[in-house]
Amino acid sequence: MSKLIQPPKGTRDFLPEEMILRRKVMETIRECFALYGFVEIDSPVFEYFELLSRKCGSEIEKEIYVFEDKAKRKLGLRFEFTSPLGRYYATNSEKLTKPFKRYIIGKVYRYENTQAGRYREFYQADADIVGSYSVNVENELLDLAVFTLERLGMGNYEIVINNRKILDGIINAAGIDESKKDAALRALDKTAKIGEAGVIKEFKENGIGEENYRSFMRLIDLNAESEDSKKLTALKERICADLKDESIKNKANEGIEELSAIIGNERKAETREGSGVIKFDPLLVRGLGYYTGPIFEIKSKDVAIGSFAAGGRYDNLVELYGARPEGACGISFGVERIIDIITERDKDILKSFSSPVKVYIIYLSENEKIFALKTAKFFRLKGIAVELSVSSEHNIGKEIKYADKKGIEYFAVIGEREAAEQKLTLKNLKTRKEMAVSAEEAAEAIKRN
RNA sequence: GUGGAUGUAGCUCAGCUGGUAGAGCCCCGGAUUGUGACUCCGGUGGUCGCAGGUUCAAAACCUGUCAUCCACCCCA
Repeated sequence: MSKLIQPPKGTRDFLPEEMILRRKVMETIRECFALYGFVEIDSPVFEYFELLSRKCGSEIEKEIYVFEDKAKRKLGLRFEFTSPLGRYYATNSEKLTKPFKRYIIGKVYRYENTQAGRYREFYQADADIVGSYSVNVENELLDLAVFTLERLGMGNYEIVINNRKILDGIINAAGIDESKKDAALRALDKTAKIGEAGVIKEFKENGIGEENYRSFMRLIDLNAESEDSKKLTALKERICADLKDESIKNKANEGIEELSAIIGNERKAETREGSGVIKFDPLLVRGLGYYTGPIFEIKSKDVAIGSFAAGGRYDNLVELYGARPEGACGISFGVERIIDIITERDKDILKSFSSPVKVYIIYLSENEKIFALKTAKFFRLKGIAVELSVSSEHNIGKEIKYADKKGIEYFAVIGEREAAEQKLTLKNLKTRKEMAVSAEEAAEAIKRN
């Protein structure tokens, strides 16, 4: 295919049949968000570059699409919804009722190399609550996540949680310098991928000793068989023993309390159906620079595509944009990945959707045209989607093929005979049966089906 | 940004050690002028991703480039 008729790298065209699934997924997410009391907002696709790049971390900053407008303003396309939310909240703070629960579904942009499940233009669906420091927010968001994923039919997945406050505590207890924290966390996050030796190597490259790694791992070496609540208790005892700095110790304990509350809530709530299980993972880090408390990621166990939803607490981020400091926490669903997982799990799903058009109407000569137009309008007023033939050939054979190919179930013919009796020949293309009925009767038959 | 694989018709792919392209499906027309899924007949469609180079001759070999996929990096 020549370059000019290909969509730009990392972007895609969607066929009508693909759009049915995409719309369904997004509508389901929208409904679930609304059922949990979130209200929809919108904000610009581009913002000032400086605003987007604030506190997002250098890796992400490289991925921002930057451009200048004609007045030389430096702008960037949003790469997620959290910093735009900070700006939005600061701008509209006085008009918003707090805690502010909002959702947004829209396109975001990242200049990065493409791969399966990784695009340069993609949809995210974001639910956030600004204005509360309570761990109830995390519980509500995770409950919302499970509810939504069940409705979407996501199969088996796993929710992994950790807490930045705990990580900070362990880092400190392991004797890792504050300035090297980020490098250490990044390496530790990769443990499952690169193994112990790999992490130690990265530690050394960043001037962190192997003994620091060993003590970090000793601290989180928890009985794999025990329940998460017991792991957290054990971790708490160790941190209390090892941490000398009171404020760091308090923070870490706070983090442990928060996770205990989240896990305790999960065990009490009966909304969890078992396919989605919350698991504590002390090695979960998450890249974005603004997280301050609990963090979480959701991964499919059926399809290897990375995490398809993630989020966490980012207290006081809104302060960066000039609002009063507020607690805030949010979750983001990767719509493309969710769709990829659904289609991977059910490869024929696109074929299973029936056409939104219920009846295809043709007339056989110009004499019946007005009657056909009136009939079409009649159906439409009844809420039945109709496609009226635009062909001037009036060839029944061709038209049936067309309607059948488009998956339209009913085919209505209006010819001389029908017009004379003010009726139509209604044919069910699946059962191949046809009958002569009035428009009224036809509408009833279609609605009944 | 780094490394690897791939790129031939709308789709899935074949094309040998270089001799200027083929199948199946799809699409279109007809057999069948008020009735589609099967069948039969016929037909459209490709500067072989793009640009250079080597050669009498390149889809094939070389270089560059673009895109897709995979692995890093990072992430939804």
